[in-house]
Amino acid sequence: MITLKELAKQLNVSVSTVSKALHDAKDISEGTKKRIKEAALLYNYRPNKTALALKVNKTNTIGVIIPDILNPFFAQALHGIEDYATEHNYDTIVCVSHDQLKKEAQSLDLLMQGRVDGFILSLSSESLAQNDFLHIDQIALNKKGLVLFDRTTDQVDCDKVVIDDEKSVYDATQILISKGKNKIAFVSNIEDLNLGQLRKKGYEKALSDIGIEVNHSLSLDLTGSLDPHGLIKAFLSQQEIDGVISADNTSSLMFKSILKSEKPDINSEIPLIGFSDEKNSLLSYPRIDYIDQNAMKIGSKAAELLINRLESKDLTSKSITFEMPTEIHLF
Amino acid sequence: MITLKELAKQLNVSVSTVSKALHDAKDISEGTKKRIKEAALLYNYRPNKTALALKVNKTNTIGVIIPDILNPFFAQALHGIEDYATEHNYDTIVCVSHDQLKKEAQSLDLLMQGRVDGFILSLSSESLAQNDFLHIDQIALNKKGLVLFDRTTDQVDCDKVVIDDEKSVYDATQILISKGKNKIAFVSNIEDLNLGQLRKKGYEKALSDIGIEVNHSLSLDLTGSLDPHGLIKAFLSQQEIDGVISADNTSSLMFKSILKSEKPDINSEIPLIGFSDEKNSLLSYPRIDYIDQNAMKIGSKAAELLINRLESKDLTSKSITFEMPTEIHLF
DNA sequence: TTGAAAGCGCTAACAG
DNA sequence: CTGTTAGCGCTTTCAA
Repeated sequence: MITLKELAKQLNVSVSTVSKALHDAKDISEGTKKRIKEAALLYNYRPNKTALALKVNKTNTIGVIIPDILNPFFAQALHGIEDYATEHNYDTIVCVSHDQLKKEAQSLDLLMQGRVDGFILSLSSESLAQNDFLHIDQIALNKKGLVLFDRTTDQVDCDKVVIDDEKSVYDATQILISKGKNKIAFVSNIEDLNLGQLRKKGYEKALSDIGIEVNHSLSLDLTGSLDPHGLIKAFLSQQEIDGVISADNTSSLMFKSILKSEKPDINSEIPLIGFSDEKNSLLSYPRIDYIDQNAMKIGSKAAELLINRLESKDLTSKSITFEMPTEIHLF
Repeated sequence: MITLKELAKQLNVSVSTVSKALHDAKDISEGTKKRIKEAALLYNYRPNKTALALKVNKTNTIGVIIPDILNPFFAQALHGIEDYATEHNYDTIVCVSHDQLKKEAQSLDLLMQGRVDGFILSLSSESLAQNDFLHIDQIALNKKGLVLFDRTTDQVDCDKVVIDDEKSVYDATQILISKGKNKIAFVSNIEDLNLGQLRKKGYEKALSDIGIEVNHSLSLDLTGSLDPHGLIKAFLSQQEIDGVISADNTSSLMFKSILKSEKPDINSEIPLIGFSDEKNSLLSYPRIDYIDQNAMKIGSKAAELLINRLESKDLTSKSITFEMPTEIHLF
């Protein structure tokens, strides 16, 4: 990788002349500009990003910290972030917190040291559970940008991208009710998360609003279970249900698959609506009706908010919370 | 973020003294060392990584380019890379090629500019299809490390991490044969990839080795189809089968789900073995028998190979190809 | 035992 | 129109 200096020597001009020529400064003659540009092309010159970052105190890199990359939601969100960032000439450094407060703080610390201009992050369940966000405050203290998405908290003031978890599920539940269902089960693999609670609340609210009493034994919690299949089978043998709302992709697919096996006769009369996405809903046949959170759009929106702040150098004006609309897909 | 200079001023010593004290140089008195270290702690001083990178010409960052992050295999591999790298004090910059040669080359170019010490990459299907690896050669020219994994090519000489695709499927097919199956179907969603072909070959070889004639109408190719469900249904209505080998996670889940719906009576007598992983195999009930490629281990192995090279500064000694053993999990 | 100075690759203010 | 110079934050000779 040739440097400015070497290029300058080759051409018998000064380093600054080369730099300016390549930046199309108006005080360089067309002739030299042309000469320099051609040489740069020939030698395949690329400005060294590290040097640039040091010089202008801008890395053009955003740090992304997510709890779990194996979760399709986060993988998709990351995809959205990556796309938008690349498009706008930013790199993305990714760290995974494994839902641990400590790892989250470490990653933050690691990236803080002149590596990134700002952060996009979704909080670990541990930080959320312990209500501990001191490490997050570091970000503002160091004048870095911050956007939270999906797993957020009121305790931190910054731009956010969220969905209306409660309402999404409320609407989905209403759809089942409108089909005459009144023994609707609720399955969840994320009861430990705030948004898992919100989703459950949406389900319960939809029921009570219409005058159906909430039957808690129709709620099935798979969170952290080592034998989710067993739990679901036991549930099906004990409960009579005529519809299902699921809080996440995993429980949607599992529940549907077991339902098909255990109750093949009535399976087709038991509609299920769960959180999922285009690709995952296709993994089950007939494909699963789903609430799409638009994970990719959430990611790119988060990147957009962050990059806007960074480019306008306005890290302090009033925070925005963007609520991404969800879509219910029925087949 | 306080700098060395500022810290030095606070303490009324020179910048170099602070630097040396923090590095425990032997020529600084214990007293000043202590004083300086305490101050550094107090002010929460962190060396600026960008400056360091520029100074020592080492970024401690590896660039990862994968074709698709929504594919669980790559998400897991990335996970493995990320874990190992973080553990060894390296950051990871991720780019997604979307299986396009152009994006792959762009990302490479982007990261080359002093951002990373080396690359871990899995080739885009386009590069593979066009047999075009000129952009990859850039890496060696710029004296950066390179490890290829999963989607590799003989055309590039570097460390690699692969699995024996053909043998894995061969073994899985043999298992079905040993159960007395002789009308075994082969489903694939990755026929466009070299390794998809290898997997198919493993299936066919196992059959012919045992003296079963390969029936091409038992091979179902879903690659790129807009209506995979339709294809599978049509297939099931036309073919009589007594076992299934699947080349990837998506087709495993889809096929099994449709089989259960369309042929509920014989479903349980038709074993399926497909590529998958612990988590995904659980999405179907009964859980799917699967070939585990150990994606996470592949990722961490790739990171290990790269970091070893980087740390030993030995980019040129003979290339290693590591073959990760696969495991067949039956339930 | 400590400090001054050079230099990594680059930009930009200022001088010529 | 072109060049000189300083400096981003750091490490590392070399000198004091």
